[in-house]
Amino acid sequence: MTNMMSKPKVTIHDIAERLNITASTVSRALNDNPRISDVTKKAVLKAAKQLNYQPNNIAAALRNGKSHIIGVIVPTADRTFFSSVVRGIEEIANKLNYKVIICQSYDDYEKEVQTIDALLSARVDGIIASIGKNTENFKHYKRAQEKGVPLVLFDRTTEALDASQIVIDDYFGAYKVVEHLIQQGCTRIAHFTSPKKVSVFKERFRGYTDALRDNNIPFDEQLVVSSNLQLEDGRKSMEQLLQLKDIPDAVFSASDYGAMGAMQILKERKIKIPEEIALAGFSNDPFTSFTDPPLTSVDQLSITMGKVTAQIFFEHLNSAGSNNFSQKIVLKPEIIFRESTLRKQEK
Amino acid sequence: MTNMMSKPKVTIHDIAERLNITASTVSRALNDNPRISDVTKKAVLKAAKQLNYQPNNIAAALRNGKSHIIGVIVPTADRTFFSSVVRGIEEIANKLNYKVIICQSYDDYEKEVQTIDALLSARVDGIIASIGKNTENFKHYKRAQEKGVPLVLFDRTTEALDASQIVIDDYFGAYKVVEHLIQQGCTRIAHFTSPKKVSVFKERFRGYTDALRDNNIPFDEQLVVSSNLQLEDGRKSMEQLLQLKDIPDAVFSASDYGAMGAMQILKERKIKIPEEIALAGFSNDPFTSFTDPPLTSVDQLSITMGKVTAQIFFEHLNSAGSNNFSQKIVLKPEIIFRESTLRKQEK
DNA sequence: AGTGCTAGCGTAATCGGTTGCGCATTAGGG
DNA sequence: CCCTAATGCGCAACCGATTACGCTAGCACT
Repeated sequence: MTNMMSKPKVTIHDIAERLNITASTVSRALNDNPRISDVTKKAVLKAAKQLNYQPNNIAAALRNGKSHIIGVIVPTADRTFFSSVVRGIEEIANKLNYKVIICQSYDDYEKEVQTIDALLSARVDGIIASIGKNTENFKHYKRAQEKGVPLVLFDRTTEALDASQIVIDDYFGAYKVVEHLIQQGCTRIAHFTSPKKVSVFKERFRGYTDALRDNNIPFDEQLVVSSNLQLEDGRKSMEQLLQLKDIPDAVFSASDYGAMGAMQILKERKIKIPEEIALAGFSNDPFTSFTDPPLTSVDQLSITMGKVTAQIFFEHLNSAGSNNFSQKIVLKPEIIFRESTLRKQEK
Repeated sequence: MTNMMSKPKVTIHDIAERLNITASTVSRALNDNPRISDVTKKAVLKAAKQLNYQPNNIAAALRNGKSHIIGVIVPTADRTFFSSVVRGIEEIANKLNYKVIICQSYDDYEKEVQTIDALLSARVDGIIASIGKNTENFKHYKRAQEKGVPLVLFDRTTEALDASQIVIDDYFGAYKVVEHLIQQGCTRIAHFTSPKKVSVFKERFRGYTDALRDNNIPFDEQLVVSSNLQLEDGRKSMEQLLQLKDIPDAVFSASDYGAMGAMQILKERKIKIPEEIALAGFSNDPFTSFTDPPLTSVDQLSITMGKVTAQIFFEHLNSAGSNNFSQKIVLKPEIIFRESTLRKQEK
């Protein structure tokens, strides 16, 4: 119950006054400048502690133009994949004494533009972003780059920007899943995809078609259903497939939620998984291991992606000015085989 | 590629120079000060656009001591509950033109202390936190309060601090779940709890025992299993219960993961859920709706909690100085009834 | 003694806005 | 026509830390 409204506002000047030196000496002492004697340094540290001094990063940031804050933009933070990537980024950033501002675009273009603006005004030292689904114009990102703010993209990236990007090999993941389904004896494999222009879905689709082709399985347009890939979409898409004369014997969904929707329909119709229809998703969301049967999926190595992204980002940050070319890093995803696709007895 | 290293650094002085006015006028014009004529305001806005001016919040923050940034500390951002709360907070904060710095303590006391320090140095306008599991000393939070930085706690709170807190009624949630189990005909109801000193588990335990007592069901110590409540713990706890002479006919786990572990064991043993043993969890993690059978759980209204927390926080922020008492807000959780406990036919 | 170094610290400008105060100019009122 | 009151904007201090530059004292060396 002491008076909480006390705001001491202790500055380096207060420390200086108390020690009969100047603020510049205090500043140097606090920054461990070699030109300051150890005696003085210790006195400063001691006085700082006594006065309960709290450095003001804002003043420092204004002076040297570095805020030591980096902005991270994700479509949404409450999806496991993104929050795990953020976790990876934070881990690296914190080690380097940087703080992270997390912003969500909610896949809304306007919000994304505003966010970039807010980050630039906040004078972040750089931006790490995963582009919103509906974003097709990248001027706001370019504006940031023109102002000298490093930009690194992950997962949802674009070739329209000259920025380093870290993605997983969606093509590879999809190809391997479909190949696996074929090995399990499936021959009519459906695919849930998204009409969005986001490259990840195009890549997964390409992996799907290539795996079919390489295994001499004809591509059937009827087996490809396009939607927003949420749970409800998965349900509808599955129902649509079940109305075909010749129903599929496997479904590879480009999202776990889509696969989950399909699973619900199949179970309601008492269709056996994987015996009658095998099911695979993409992302390895935590829930996939808890479904019945557990869902085969593609793990995106989210934490690793976060760490790698942060590393690349700081490389750019530290080599600002020197010839620093954009690079594209592709991580190989890992297929998690679970019962929803295991027709043959293992071992 | 054009030269990316150009950093124009346009300031209000540049705008002022171009219009033959002073920086103060530009500043006022940009802030829509009534003492500036519309003609001048429009000219300033136009020039600002032409010069591609980007306001520097750091300078403004230094001058008026408000950074318009609030710090949020959570144990971990990749758990659905916390990331949803953060989402709620962000929604409100962004509307009020505040940005949010998210920090994770990883339930590590040292990290928590450092984080508070970093946030104070970053001169955040306030802090919203959920306390780490291992934190038993709250000096760091008190330090923040003493410096006049508003503090609001949610979910993992403490009475040791004079701060507003937003929690859910764990007692109520647990009581209602157990009551529901009894209504479904269960008479030997087991409980998974945690030995941690976190109050939420104690409250859930209290709700459990009270519901039993109020329904004249004897409390049996053997039916209470204490663990860390993760998936593996749930499995072990369930196995332990199944070795009793008189096995339970229901399990109420204080966490969803614990319940999921139990479900796995029951399914492996071909024990029917809910007919032989009913199962309920706590938190309503997204996966609970995808299990088979879907798991009854207690929804913690995470997004609501985030919004309410933010509202309370901003109330404190805006009434800084005036007599502003700490309040404790208790949200009623919502029981989500699913098939894992529904023995009787509904309708 | 004179010269050159270096260690150790001070001076003052600077980062980019913000704002209390003050000064003109014009409008309005008597 | 004089006086008061707005209106519109400039002046300059200020927020707190950083840093280029410079000054002084002390020591070594010739």
